[in-house]
Amino acid sequence: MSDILLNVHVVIFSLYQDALQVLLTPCSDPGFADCWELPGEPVQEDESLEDAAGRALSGRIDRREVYLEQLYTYGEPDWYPRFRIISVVYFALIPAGARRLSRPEHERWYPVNALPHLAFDHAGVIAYALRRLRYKLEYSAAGFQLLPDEFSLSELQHTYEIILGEELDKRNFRRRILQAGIIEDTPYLRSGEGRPARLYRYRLDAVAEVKARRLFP
Amino acid sequence: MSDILLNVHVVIFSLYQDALQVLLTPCSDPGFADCWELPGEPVQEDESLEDAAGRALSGRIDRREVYLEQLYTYGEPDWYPRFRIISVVYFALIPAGARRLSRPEHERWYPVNALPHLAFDHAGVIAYALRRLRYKLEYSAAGFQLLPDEFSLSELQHTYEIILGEELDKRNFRRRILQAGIIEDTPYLRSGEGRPARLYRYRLDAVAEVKARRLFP
DNA sequence: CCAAAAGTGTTTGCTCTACACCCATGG
DNA sequence: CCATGGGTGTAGAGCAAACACTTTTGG
Repeated sequence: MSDILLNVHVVIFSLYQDALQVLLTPCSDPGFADCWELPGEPVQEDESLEDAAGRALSGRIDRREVYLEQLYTYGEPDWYPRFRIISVVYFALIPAGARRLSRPEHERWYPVNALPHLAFDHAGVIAYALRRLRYKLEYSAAGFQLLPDEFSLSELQHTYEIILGEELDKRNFRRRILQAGIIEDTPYLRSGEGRPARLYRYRLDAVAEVKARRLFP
Repeated sequence: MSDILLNVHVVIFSLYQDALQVLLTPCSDPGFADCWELPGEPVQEDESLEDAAGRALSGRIDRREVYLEQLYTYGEPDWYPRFRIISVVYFALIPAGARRLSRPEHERWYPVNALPHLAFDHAGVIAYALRRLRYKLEYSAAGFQLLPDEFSLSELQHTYEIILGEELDKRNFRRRILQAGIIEDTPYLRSGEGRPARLYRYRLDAVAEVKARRLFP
């Protein structure tokens, strides 16, 4: 036990420039020069795992605006060379506009389909997080976690299209999202080019996960 | 780190006497007399988490016949009194007929709807594992993991009904399970009372999870 | 008045659901 | 031959998919 290190790592997703991006930091391990890795922190003796994940976010992002969910715990003895490390991995969705970097000299956002060389098995971890995110979108409405508090339906649809990697029908998308009852309209409009768009917000009283059609309803 | 204990615990499900049951062991913590807890093991320095979970099963069950999946990692500082324990929890489905107990004097199977007093938050863990199991049944076909290698469709349906806690239509159930393509028939029949039943088995080449209707197909 | 993006309904096909009777065997 | 559980099809309803034009604003 005493020689097992316990870490958390966080896959931090954000939308930026029409792409889903992940925050990476240069790998500190000397065996992985010119590699990148997921932000992580050792777990302190008196903090919860989620707090440790919050620390990995903090300085980078205001933790309160962030959706955070545990992804998986990796603990193969050979996952890291030289050390036995257990890593509890979380994934985070941070809303567009909250992308503040306190250490821009080190860290970088990378689009998920153009990742640099990654240390350890972090490429596999990101791939799994992405699979889970896509899956979440399909049976819930997690997409707005990547948008500001208020957003138009077109922005939400665009978010879904970026993450799922496919085009969606506008009318069907709107009907379904509204029928699910997870967002509500606001009195506000966003002006830009063309006709202004009505803004919507997440309904705090909505259940988090909308069950899609089940195999045995 | 050095004062954080790393354990695995396993929620071991099995079908027995028309009920879904969980294997429990008397709580060893002196602060929880007359309580029960989930079987667990400390993680050794050179073994994977899954191997540790396998150790928690072994002696109890032949590990190879067991479906094992990571559930969640619990690590609140106050989850256990006096110690800081991180617990990686797995859940296991063991096929009917493989319920061998090597330590019957200590351990017991309890139906999930008649659990004894449980130590720590293990009642919450079991409830979560049960939710996940039900959910798995709804969008995949995990039910046969609780049955022997070969089973009749009625037995499979019965399994689903026990776990989901509701009755299912026989014809619709059969049609859907067969259409999903995850099981195949065998030349064998099981004789009993009434007309003999055709036996089926899990198709090894089938994908593990059958996606149900998605929100955005 | 033109460009740009927002917003809006209907028809068609498919899938899910509900439902009742005959079949094969053992005793 | 009777009791017991195994096995089978169809009609109707509800849901999802495909699809094109009108509306509102800014320049």
